[in-house]
This record gives sequence, structure tokens and C-alpha cells, in this order.
Amino acid sequence: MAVSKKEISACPIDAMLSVIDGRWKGTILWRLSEGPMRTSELHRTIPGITQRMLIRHLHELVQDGILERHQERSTPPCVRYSISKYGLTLLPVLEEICTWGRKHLALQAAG
Amino acid sequence: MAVSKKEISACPIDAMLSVIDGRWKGTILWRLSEGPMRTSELHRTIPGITQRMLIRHLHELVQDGILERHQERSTPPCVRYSISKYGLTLLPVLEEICTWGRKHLALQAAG
DNA sequence: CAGTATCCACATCGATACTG
DNA sequence: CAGTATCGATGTGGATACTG
Repeated sequence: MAVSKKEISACPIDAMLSVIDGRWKGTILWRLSEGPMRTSELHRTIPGITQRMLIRHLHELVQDGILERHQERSTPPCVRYSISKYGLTLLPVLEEICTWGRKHLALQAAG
Repeated sequence: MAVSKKEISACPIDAMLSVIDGRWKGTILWRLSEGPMRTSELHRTIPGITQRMLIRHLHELVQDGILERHQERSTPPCVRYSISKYGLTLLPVLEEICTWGRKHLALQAAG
């Protein structure tokens, strides 16, 4: 869109959507809601995602305060991502979204 | 995105987001939650939206069953849009999204 | 392993002009 | 007034190769 959702927007709905908007962010949060994970682990368990998009989305989520990045200084490097305390406040909302979405899919299937 | 959110997706979150995704859909639903409105009325009260995008989003929302379109056969034509019974089930979720978004904006403003 | 750099494809959106 | 058609801009994501 011409006005990127990344811009500062006065609309609270857009503000929230901008955080979870992105092809894979929902899936990423879903996986991480089960516990911290390494980058490569996420990469393996999310079919179809490219490394570029994975890293990109992870960093954006960190930027927004939703995720935390823990790096163990070692060779080769080991980075773990987890949902931050702030990110936890997002999960109930995602649940609601998911619930509605499930019903919507069921209705679509029914015709 | 390459895989359009309009595609049939097995992910409930994407399913819900695809319904409200679109530069202006949040705002449109917001306005219509206060009551039915004519196309021109919406056009006037949503600053910056073009006629094309307004109509486009309205029709998509009708397609998804969220809105209802009432046409009075007259010259010139008079069309009113309102939130459908099904669309009403979406509003509480939008409220949740909005609430979280408001807090998020407040935090951003705080730094 | 984690992350970056390029390059490209495509969907969405905006501007404008037009129709019934 | 409600809606369509056309065209161009651009943002987002994908493929691939590369670095520390």
C-alpha cells in the first residue's frame, strides 16, 4: 500500500495490524508461543519460508518489542528467540482472531 | 505478497485477517458500526480514500458477508451499506484489536 | 548457523477519466 | 450518485548467492 502500515498511524487497529502483518508473522508467533526456538529450528518447522523472510520478520517483531533475541556468543553462533512479556499480551488477541477465523473458514467450507 | 491473502488458506488467523485486510477496511467498518451509510456519505467522511478503493473494499466486504448492500431503485441511484448480522460478530474482535493497538500506540509515544 | 545483499515478480493501491 | 476502466507507482515477498 502507498501509505505503509509501518508509518506512524493514528488508528489503533492499523497499529495492531502492522505488528502482525507480514506473510509469516502469525505462524512465527504461533510456533514461539510454545517456547523459545533457535533460528534454524524455526526455519525447519515453518515450511516454505525463506531465510530472508524469517530473519526479516523476526527482527521486526523484536523491533516492535514482541520478541526477545538471546544470543549465545559462540562459534557457530546460536540465537534463540522467545516471546517477550509484552508479546504475551498479544496472544489473547491472536486467540480471538483465530477463533473467529476458524468459524469463518467453517462457513466458507459449508458454502 | 506472493501468496495473496485472498487465497484459500488453512490458517484461521490469515482467514480473519484477509477479511479486514485492505488499506481502508478498518475505517470503513468503524464508520458503519455507527449505522448504515450511503456510499457518498462514506466517501465524504473518510478523508483521503479514493472512490475506487471505497467501492472496491465495500464490495469485498459484501462478498465476505460482512456488509449488506441496500439499493433503492431511483434516479440518481441511492445505495446504503450496513453491517450484516454476520459482520456484527466481527466487531468484538475488532474492539480487542483496537484496545491492544491503543496501548501499543501509547507505549510508542512514551518511547 | 545467523544474517546480509541483489535482483526480480507481483499484488495492491492511487490518480484520472469515464458510464448509466 | 454509484460504479467501472485504465494505467502507473511502490511495497512486499521470493530466489539466490554470499559473509563472519
